[in-house]
Amino acid sequence: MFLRIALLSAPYSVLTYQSLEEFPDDFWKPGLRVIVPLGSKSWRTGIIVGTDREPNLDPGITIKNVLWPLEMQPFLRGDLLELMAEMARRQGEAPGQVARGFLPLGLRNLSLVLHTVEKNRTRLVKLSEIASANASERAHWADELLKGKASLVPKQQTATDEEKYDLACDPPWPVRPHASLQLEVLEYLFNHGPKNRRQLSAALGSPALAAVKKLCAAGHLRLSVEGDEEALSCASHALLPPAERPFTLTTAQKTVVEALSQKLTQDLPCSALLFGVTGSGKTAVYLALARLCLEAGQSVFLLVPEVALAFKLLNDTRTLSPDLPVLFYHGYQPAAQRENTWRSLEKSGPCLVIGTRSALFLPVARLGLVILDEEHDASFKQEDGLRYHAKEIAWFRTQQHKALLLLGSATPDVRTYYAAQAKGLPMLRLPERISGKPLPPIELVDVREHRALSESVPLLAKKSLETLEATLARGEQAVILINRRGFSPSLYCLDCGKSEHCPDCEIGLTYHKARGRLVCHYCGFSRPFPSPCSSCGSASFLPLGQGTERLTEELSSVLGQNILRLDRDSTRRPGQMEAILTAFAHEEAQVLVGTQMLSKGHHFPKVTLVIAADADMGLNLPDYRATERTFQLLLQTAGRAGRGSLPGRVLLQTRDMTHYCWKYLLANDYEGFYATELERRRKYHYPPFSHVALVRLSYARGEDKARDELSLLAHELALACQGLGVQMLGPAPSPLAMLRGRKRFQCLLKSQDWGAIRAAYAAALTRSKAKELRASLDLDPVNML
DNA sequence: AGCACGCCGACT
DNA sequence: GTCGGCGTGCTC
Repeated sequence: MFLRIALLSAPYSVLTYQSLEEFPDDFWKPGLRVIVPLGSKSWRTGIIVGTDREPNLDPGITIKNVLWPLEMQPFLRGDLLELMAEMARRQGEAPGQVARGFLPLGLRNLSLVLHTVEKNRTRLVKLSEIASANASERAHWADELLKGKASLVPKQQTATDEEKYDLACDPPWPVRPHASLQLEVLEYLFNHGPKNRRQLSAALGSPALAAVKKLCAAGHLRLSVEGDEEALSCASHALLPPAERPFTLTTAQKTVVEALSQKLTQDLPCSALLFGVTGSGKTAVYLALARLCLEAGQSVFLLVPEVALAFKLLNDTRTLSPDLPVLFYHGYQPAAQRENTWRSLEKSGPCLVIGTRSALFLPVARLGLVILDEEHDASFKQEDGLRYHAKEIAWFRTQQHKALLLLGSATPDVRTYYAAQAKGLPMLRLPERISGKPLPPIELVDVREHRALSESVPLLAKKSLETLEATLARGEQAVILINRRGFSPSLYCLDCGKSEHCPDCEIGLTYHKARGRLVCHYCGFSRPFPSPCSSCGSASFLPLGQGTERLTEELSSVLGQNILRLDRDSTRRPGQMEAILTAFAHEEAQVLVGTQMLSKGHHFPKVTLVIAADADMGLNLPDYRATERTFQLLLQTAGRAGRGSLPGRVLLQTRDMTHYCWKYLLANDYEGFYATELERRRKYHYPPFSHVALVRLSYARGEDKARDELSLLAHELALACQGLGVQMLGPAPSPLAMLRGRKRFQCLLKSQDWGAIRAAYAAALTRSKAKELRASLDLDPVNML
């Protein structure tokens, strides 16, 4: 037997090995994980992707034997193997590379111990012993395994790789100001999240480990313990008021559930859009459908775009439907925990998986339904490592299992709504809020006309500040949305007029006052501040512009009360986000300032005012979806006001009163917006009327020969595009022309056909012999920067 | 990712 | 002449 095996670590290629004669031929099935030798002295884990009677390669190559199987039954079933192969085809990557992207670490590792009984005692056989054993020993072990008298057990991982160091306190750090190594460790962890010893040592050098030890002893760092993040988050979510009242469906909800349950029972793959305004009770519909599906013996995925929403959904589910068999899964869980979930599914029956996009790869039994809530959200696309969009994976899996794909949103992706309008995607509506009350009125505030009331809060127009004060005087709560964290996004030197920039990104540094640092929001570079101007040495600066930190500070002093702040900086440590939301829900503060983290899912009955301080901000990004994004974000945010018994009000501060987006927002008119946006897309030939991809090209600053490689590759790409009927724009410098010390360029490709885009890229790539140039293809980019 | 192979500079 | 630097390219 010759086995085609996809390696799960570098070089990720598919290589041919010979099966072991100790096991019967039909034992070696696709999906089985095995250990194989590679090169002169190393081993790899691989997955069998195919079997052949005859080898199909150069006679010059001597085919090696598999070392040993990792399990007795194939770990990946046919549906996941198919998914792996299809993703590999689409991305032009090796299947092993794809599997690496979705399998938890423990399942890709060389970790194996053979448990066997010898002289009435359990004997543990290590991998190295299997490798050096003689033929009769190996035959004996294989025989025992096949008879079920011995077993293969994954080796326990050493804790050191899994245990990560995390901050135990917020900046400013309580260490001696000259303990530079300790400060470096703290800054690094703050910017990059929890890291293990190996990662810290690689990033900061091995002397940093001594500093880590000191910081641990002082209690400023701690080791994150398996699963405690989850326990914490769930516990504090439980303190928040439950999202909805007892579980009885309204008439509208019942109608939707009935219509969809028909689709569930038919033995055909199908999909549908649930178009329901915020607060219309989509969660109750999802859970009712999940229950129906589970009762029919089928599994369900109920997925949301972000981890924080997944926690909330888990908590709501446990409150509303405590009896459903729920599995919780997201990519920020510790690898060991994710591995457990994967392994538990081998034996488990149908279940409801609540989680984020990475959960879609779980090998659930008999899939019946996949729900993507907030389907328009860009976070459903995975950008780093394995690239995929949850929607395409969900589509593929529901097709495989003849299951139902349900996309839910209050502000559907223009393409999804187009599919419903023009391509026959069934659409169901929940046009009213459960409370029966209309959405709060949305008003525009012209910031040029209503100048700031005082210098003390320059961000808020007179009208906004007055409305805020009146709201607070009535004892109600308010939420202020501002899409910039930190104190001020730029800092101008008063003497030479220059602003401070990141050395690696050519991007303005943001001042973070509490941390006493200037920070690059793109690469994480930071340096202490106050410090002299980097071009003239002066010490006087003017902070320009507003971030969450500055607004919180100014509001606090003007209003004379505590203001809560929710952004990536204040929620860096586990549990902090929940703590802030709980404090706000318990009315420990009347005002919550935050970034778009605030826009979704949260239910605060006492909030009657929402102010979007810089509603325009997203409109002018160089992205064909900029307006759609802004519309979705603001309508979503508006849904945070007036959820309780008191009427709400929404203020959008803008500089451009004439933008077409506002008209539809004020009227809460998604369909009107959709119609206008669709015509714009048609005119400029953007999706849904074409497929768009971005070829990203970059080279390290100073690598000047790469400029020639770039023009050569671009030339090849243009030729290939011409031949395949793909429209190409560029190459042009990317909107962020320099990032992490690399010069960046991009080509925009438009075509009717994904295949043509992939082919053009692949052709250009094989023709170019570029060395310094880095190229990648981003199909359907969610972020054009 | 490892690891071998290979082609140039400083040592016995 | 030999040890060892790390650039290049292969691993069934």
